Amino acid sequence: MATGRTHRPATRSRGIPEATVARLPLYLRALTGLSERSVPTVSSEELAAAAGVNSAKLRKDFSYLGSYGTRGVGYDVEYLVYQISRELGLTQDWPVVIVGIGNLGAALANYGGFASRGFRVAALIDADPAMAGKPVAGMPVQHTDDLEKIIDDNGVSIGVIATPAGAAQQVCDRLVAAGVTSILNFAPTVLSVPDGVDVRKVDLSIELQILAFHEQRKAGEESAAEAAAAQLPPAARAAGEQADRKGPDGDVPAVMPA
Amino acid sequence: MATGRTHRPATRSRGIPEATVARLPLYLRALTGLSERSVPTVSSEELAAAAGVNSAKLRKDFSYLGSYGTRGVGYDVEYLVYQISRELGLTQDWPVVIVGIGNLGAALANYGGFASRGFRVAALIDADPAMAGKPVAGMPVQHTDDLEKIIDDNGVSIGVIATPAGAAQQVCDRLVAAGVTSILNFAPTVLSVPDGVDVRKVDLSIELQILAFHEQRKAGEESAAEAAAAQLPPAARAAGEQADRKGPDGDVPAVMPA
DNA sequence: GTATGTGAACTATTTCACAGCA
DNA sequence: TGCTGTGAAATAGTTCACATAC
Repeated sequence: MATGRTHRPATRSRGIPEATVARLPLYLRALTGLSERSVPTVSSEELAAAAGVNSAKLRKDFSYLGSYGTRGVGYDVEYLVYQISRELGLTQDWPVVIVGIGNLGAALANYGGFASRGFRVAALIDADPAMAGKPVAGMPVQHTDDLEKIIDDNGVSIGVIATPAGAAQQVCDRLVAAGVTSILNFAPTVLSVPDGVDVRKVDLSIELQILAFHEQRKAGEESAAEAAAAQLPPAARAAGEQADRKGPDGDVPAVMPA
Repeated sequence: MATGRTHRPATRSRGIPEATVARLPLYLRALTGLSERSVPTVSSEELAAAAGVNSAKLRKDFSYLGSYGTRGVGYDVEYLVYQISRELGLTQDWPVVIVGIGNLGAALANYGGFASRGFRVAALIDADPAMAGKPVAGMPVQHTDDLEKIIDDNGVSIGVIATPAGAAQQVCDRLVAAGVTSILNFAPTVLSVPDGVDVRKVDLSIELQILAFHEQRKAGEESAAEAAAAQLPPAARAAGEQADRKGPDGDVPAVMPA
């Protein structure tokens, strides 16, 4: 548990909201596109459209970084690219390791979006001895035994976990012990880490489940009565066993085999 | 804005907060683990720990679904699994198509987390004729030409886009035209869709960039003076052209090759 | 006694709308 | 005139703390 870390008032204007930070990469991507097309300046309206947000939000976000625009004109594309890159820490090179070179790990290793944004894949690590030495994305897979040495030799502070869920915590512990302080976790499990270590998670099936929720609701709007019927009457809950209750569609739960 | 939705307003329980919806899959995953270990009941405290949230939030979240716990006891695991599954729409089967069978698409096709949560990969689709017929995850890849027919034949309403960025909007348009109303987008681009179509995006490099931001801040805490210096003095901004200003580190932007 | 369920307080985020500046 | 930058208002989300029910 993170103790009483309520919020950080900090001394200086160190407070870029988390929601804003999460959008900076979006702006950066949009700006990079404009830059490649040699567009010199862009208005908040145009950039917002390219990034998929509204312009008020974008302007507010930028206001946390400073006043980088020109009233009546807009923003200088190159200048903004640089400012946002700097704010995100992308003007320096971040060596990362990817642990777990299965389908997903290999896909990540091959993913161009990392290298193009200041991230350098320093090593690919897998626990399977059969993988050791095999080239993936033009780079030999290394064995987990050498994890600590690899982290240390390369000064890695960011680790990507793409192992099965069962191995993730153990890998995480070793990464942290070796000095990694930021982890991107693709394994469908909750990682516990000491204070000062950041974890972000990407769970592919969670995103689909959120879509399913909304999809269901869309369908339910056509026949709202059915959805209402699906709500079990409160009285029923008080009765006997609940687990084997029939579903509203006339079928058993039947979810989650593994 | 859900006006005064205090409790279940009979007709439509319209109004589970988005933030709550996004956590339901987390609870479901934790509960599934408990269910497999045959744990009969769980307290909000225990379940919250397993899901990586705090218990007050969990109880509040559940309160939007209904009163599914027992005071002084906790929650019946199987019952909750069922209720959350139903709420998420996972008691029905969702056929999905994956478009773009590169490294990532193949990884997604092989990802067990989909199948185990009520999602069925109905088809793998790729634009490369050389891929057509090749088996991936035990299933032959089909050509984009047949996209509309595949969607229609399988009643697909959820599509996963794992194509390069350049192809994503076109694929998206065809999916939507064919009847897909929910899209999970892995391509690093903003998709525009008509009203009524949901898009969720997963951008692998964005997550890393957010980590880099925090990582940089950690490093900066050790030498806060440097970070402060990096912020251009406000006076300087008022001066002439900005684009060609030297970076604070004494160098030009030089980010984003591609 | 114990743990849920929930108003109320608090914090974060988004949106509005317009003053201020190029 | 046109577009940024930003207080203020509105909305969303989180946490508190305790009445309530088992």
